[in-house]
Amino acid sequence: MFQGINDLNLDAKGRMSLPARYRESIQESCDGSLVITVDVDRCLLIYPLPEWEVIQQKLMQLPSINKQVRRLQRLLLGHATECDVDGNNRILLPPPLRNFAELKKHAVLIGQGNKFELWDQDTWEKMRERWLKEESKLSDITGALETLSI
Amino acid sequence: MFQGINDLNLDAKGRMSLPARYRESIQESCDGSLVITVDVDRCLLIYPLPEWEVIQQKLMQLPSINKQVRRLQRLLLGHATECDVDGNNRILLPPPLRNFAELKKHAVLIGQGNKFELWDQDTWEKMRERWLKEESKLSDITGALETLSI
DNA sequence: TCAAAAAGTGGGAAAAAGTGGGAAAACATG
DNA sequence: CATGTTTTCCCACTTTTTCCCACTTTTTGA
Repeated sequence: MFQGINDLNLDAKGRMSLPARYRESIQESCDGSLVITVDVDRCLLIYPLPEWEVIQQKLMQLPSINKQVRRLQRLLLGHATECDVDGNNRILLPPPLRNFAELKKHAVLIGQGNKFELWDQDTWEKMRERWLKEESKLSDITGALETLSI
Repeated sequence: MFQGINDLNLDAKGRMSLPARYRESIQESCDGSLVITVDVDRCLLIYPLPEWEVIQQKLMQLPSINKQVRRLQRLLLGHATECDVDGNNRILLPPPLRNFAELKKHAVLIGQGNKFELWDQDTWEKMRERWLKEESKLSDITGALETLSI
């Protein structure tokens, strides 16, 4: 279970040091084997390998003749890259993924339960502002959220 | 099982170096025998020979009296070309296929489970932008996707 | 407040991957 | 059959990646 927000830096080679607080749980959930893929909101998703394999199975069982399925497979499967944690507790972000999320030096890593999300810092802050505005405009909650108490 | 994205270059002779990370699994799944054909979205599909044979069987069993079937058979069967991996881990893309996908120097190879897709880089980036827009417009997912949790 | 430990960062050297090109073989053409 | 062209195969060079070491900064706890 990952949660929390972390500011962190990518170095010149595109490496990123994982926050020490997650080290143990990453070690035990996947022995340092992570899978990184993309999200439609232009951030990266980082899964422990076993978690990813569940999603991968689901994706591959869908009928690839369907346009929408095909699109999702191209985005998620198509970008999914295994990245191992190195001896210094860092992972190297592959250039195509780094470019996709427009990651520069300053990034934000947020825990999201079974996975992490990694955002470029500027993008993250802009998006967060936008979400806050939109929430305050919505007078009422609909659908799946109706019964949520926080 | 292929997944992940790779930026790569075709040389002047139309050869393409396969990413080292796939070398072993290509070796064991088909001993370097690949079959390349075309996709309706103007990219190329690259199958390990045994995988292709399954697809080929399915295609040939469909009723060719049906227009849509006939069209698919002409495209897929009609363009399928066997290409072997050479001693330097490269494959030579036949000119007709290269032209079909409008492949220039910069290309993108993505893993799609049982096969790869090969795109011209510009085409890939344009298409991906379009898919992202469409995904974010969908307020709700329909059909087989509604139970997918990622 | 200071020292020790842990975390984070930078960079260099060895290994691997990728690239270009030339010679030999195969093929086609007159 | 001879000649010119294309294709295949292999060698050698360049670039990238990986792995590891060492330094700096931050955190911890006495």
